[in-house]
Amino acid sequence: MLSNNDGCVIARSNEAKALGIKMGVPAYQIEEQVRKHDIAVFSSNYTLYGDMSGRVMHILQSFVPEMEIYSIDEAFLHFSGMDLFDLKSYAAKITHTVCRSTGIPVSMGVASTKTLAKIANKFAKKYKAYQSVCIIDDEDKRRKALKLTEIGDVWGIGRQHSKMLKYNGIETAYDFACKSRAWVRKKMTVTGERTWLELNGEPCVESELIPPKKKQICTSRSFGIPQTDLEGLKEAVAAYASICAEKLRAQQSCATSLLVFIHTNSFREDLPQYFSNSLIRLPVPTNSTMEIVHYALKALHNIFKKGYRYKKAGVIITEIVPDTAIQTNLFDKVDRKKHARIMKVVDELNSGFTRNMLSLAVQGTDKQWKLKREKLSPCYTTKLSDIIIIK
DNA sequence: TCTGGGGTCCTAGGACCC
DNA sequence: TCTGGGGTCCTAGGACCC
Repeated sequence: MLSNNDGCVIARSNEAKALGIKMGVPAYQIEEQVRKHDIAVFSSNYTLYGDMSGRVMHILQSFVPEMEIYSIDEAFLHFSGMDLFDLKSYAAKITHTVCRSTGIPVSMGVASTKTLAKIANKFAKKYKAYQSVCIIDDEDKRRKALKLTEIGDVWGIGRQHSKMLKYNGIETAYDFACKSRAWVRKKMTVTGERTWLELNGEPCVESELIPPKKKQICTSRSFGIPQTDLEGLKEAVAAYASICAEKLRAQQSCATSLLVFIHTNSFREDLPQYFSNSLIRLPVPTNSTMEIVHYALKALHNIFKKGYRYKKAGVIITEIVPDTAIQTNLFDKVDRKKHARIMKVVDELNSGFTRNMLSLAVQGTDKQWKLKREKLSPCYTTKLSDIIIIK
């Protein structure tokens, strides 16, 4: 599967992995292999994945008192207070139910900490014999699992730390867990220390049962076709700003300032380069699409220069406040109640099957700048672009 | 021709204050 | 005979995640 814009490989089947196709390689570099082995290639389709994810999560939720959705395809299920359950058969029941109802195969790792559960899950996925469920519930199994886990595969240990640890003679999760706490703290600060504690069976990665509100909201994309004139950029920036406003409203927040950036393709060293951004403070915190788009375009005007082939643009909102605590401005001329009413209607119309039904005219209709998605899978469960439901 | 997007947390260092 | 010290706030950058 490819990233946005059909740029890089971001997910691979076991068969593709076996052919040596690496994560993150540019798609154009593997064209030869794709032809030769008849590999199926797909553009990303996040609306579809979001919908399927929702169905899976809904089923999982019905099995446990507490659950944390960690990402689009992962969740932490809390079995606390379920000591009398036979976890092995219960977990098997969960994975079967999900697969039967959605067609999506899932695996489960069970352990006393999240980091260990992630390791257990890797085993569950990797070895058929586990039948999708792996449990680490005693010291012996823990040690064995850690010894079989490469240090770079541990949740929380990325490329840089992995390199540093290997340099220090640490090859496996077990080697790492055997180091002293002070050494880990010194080399990898508190985050590394937390991973160390978790591997040693002490839970310390906080649980977030209610997802916290975002402190930062960003919408940015590369363009399918590079944009040279202001008009195309205006449409894109307006569209991204509008998505940011939607995200703000979804979490009952307002923006106090926004940043717009644009840049050329840095890979094209043969072309003139330009990177720029503009930060604008809003007179009054807002989540109205009309206002946010207005200021985003103003920011764009501040930085736009003719004569470049722009590859990417984005809108970032960093100072986010709750929509209940708005510091109003004496000279404020915006009818905020009216904006709020309009936005409510827009959000309702744009939900579910009629996503993107309503947008501001400035976002344009032909969307030349939009993503390249030449290998899109069918959107069976989500949007069929021109359907309008009339009640 | 062709290289993703959206987040978080932590730390160091600079600016500023008294 | 040699440039205070300690606090806070902000930002940039690094590291990590999916």
